[in-house]
Amino acid sequence: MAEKTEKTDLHALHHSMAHILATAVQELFPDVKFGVGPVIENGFYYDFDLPEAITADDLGRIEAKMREVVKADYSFERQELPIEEATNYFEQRQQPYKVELLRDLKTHGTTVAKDIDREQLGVEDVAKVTTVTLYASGPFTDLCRGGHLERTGQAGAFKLTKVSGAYWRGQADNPQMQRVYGVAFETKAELDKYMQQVEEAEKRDHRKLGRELDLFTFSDLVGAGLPLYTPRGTVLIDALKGALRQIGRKHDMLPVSIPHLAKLELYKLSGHAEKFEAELFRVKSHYNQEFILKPVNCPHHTQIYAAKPRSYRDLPLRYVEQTMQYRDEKPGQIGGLQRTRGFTVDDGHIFCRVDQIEQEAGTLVEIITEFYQALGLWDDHWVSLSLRDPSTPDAYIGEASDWDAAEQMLAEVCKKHNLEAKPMEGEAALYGPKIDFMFKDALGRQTQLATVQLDFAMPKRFGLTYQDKDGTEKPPVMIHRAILGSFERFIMLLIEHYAGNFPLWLAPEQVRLATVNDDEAVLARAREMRTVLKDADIRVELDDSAESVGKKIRAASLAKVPYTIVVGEKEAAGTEVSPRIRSDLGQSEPKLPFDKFAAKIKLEVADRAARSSL
RNA sequence: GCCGACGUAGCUCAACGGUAGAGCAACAGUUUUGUAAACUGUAGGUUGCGGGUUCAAUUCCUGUCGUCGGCUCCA
Repeated sequence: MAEKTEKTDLHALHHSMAHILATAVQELFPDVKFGVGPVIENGFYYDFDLPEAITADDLGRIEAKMREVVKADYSFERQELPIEEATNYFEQRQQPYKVELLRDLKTHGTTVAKDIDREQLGVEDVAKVTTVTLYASGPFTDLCRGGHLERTGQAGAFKLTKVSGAYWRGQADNPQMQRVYGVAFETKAELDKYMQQVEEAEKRDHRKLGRELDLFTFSDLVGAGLPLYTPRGTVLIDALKGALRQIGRKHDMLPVSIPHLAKLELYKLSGHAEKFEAELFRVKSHYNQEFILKPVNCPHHTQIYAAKPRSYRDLPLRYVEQTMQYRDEKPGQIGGLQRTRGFTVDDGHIFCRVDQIEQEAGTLVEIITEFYQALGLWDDHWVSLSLRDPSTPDAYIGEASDWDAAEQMLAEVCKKHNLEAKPMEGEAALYGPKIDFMFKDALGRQTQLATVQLDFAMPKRFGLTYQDKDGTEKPPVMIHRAILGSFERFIMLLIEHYAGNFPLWLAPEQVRLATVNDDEAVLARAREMRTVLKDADIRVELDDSAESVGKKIRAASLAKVPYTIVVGEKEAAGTEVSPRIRSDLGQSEPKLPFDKFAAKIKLEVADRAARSSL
């Protein structure tokens, strides 16, 4: 109970802060036209339409003005008005966006509701709206449902964090407004703690660690959004592919290989050409043909299925592959490994009968759950049951009855496997509904990784069939699925989750040998150790540079190598070593014979890899 | 794509309308080191790229490429 009260208070604080922000902006920019100002996680924002852009430098001024508003200690005064009167009020004050919200409220009983708008409404029950509420705090009055502090003086510690453009009501053809973001807490200590957390999170940013740990890079010459994996980064990819291979073998998945482009006609037939025209990379042949760099793999896979007649007894057929796909993403949305123009999906398509869907989708959900749990990534996830947007039927291919059935089946799978999936209208794929597994990056941004998608449409478009028991030809169902999602995003998540401290089986370098001096016997022993470890398939590097031991230890530590062994006269003379263990992996080991160490590491690597590919 | 910010050595950063500097990294020499940074030196930059303004541009303007924060999109 206590927790609930606290949450409500924080909500009121954030909500009130949005008003205080708007008040300050009104004082500084009297011509401002107000948009909406909802509460978000840890804070709030408010959208403003201004003739000139608010810059980061203005935030300090606005903050100072906000402190004045707080100090003035205005009370939040509630006022209930007939909707017409409220409309007049905002019309007189030349607030066209508020007027628009009220007009929609009046004509449709709702704004074209997105969550953001609901937040801003002055009513609880949008269906029967005749009156709305306004809240005034000193010189500023806003259309608002309420849920405030009593006075501006009760505001806690706050900070404006960023400013950006944002389309009015989230639609790209609407005017763009200035969105000012802020965070707020009850106490200064909590705010400081939060700011410190943000700082810590920035240290785990995969873009920073990717460079520091030498995992991947980008080149202006190669092009934006086209990741280049270094040898160390490729170790990660190979280790993950190994885990996927094991999963595939266990569950009778069939690896296939396809070329990276195909004729435009393929994507016309699949429906991708029309819907994703702007994101296709076009490749012109000299011989009067146009090709497309594959943006998805499903159409290719349908053609492997179509290569020969199929019987009901052949199904399910589970094709899998891990190759790069290409999408010409808009420049503004490319960033790090989170959104790239070339990305490697651990893609798979299951062709099955309707009566096999539940089993197949269920198994996939189990595989995904176990895989992410084994890696410790499961705690911070949520599941989206991604459904079609009923208001835009033209955005999808396939028949409504198939969609109804598919959506219901996936909902049942979610329920059966206790996924606590959130139904998300409008998040479906072109061809069917999905179960998407969502995760957060270091900075709290959502990203989709694993997915299970049901598709009745594409097999029909490609005329795929199988011969059923009764001799009739029927279209198979296609299940599109990915466990990792893309290697790019998955590696992003791994880097940020582990802050670069990869588990042993994933670590690009597992053991580093550091020599104490360049004595012949010491060098010889170090090389011998390297050979033993390499023969045991352990990834080992030898640092025999002319640096001090302290410096070598530091270097190994910064490279986040799990085990470091110092090799000097003692090791050259005897058999024992004292491995230094990366702090997150446990206590430093006592002395042990080197052979035992090597055997132990080998076992540990195999064991951990096995657990990650359940 | 849209709004805004930014682009100086491999990295982190400094400087300035008068053709750039530090630390770390690299390289060389000295040191031969026992668990988180030895010492000295050397080299490294058409200041992302192109155009313009100017006696003079890295600095100002502009285009472009790229990066960052959001918005929109995401098969």
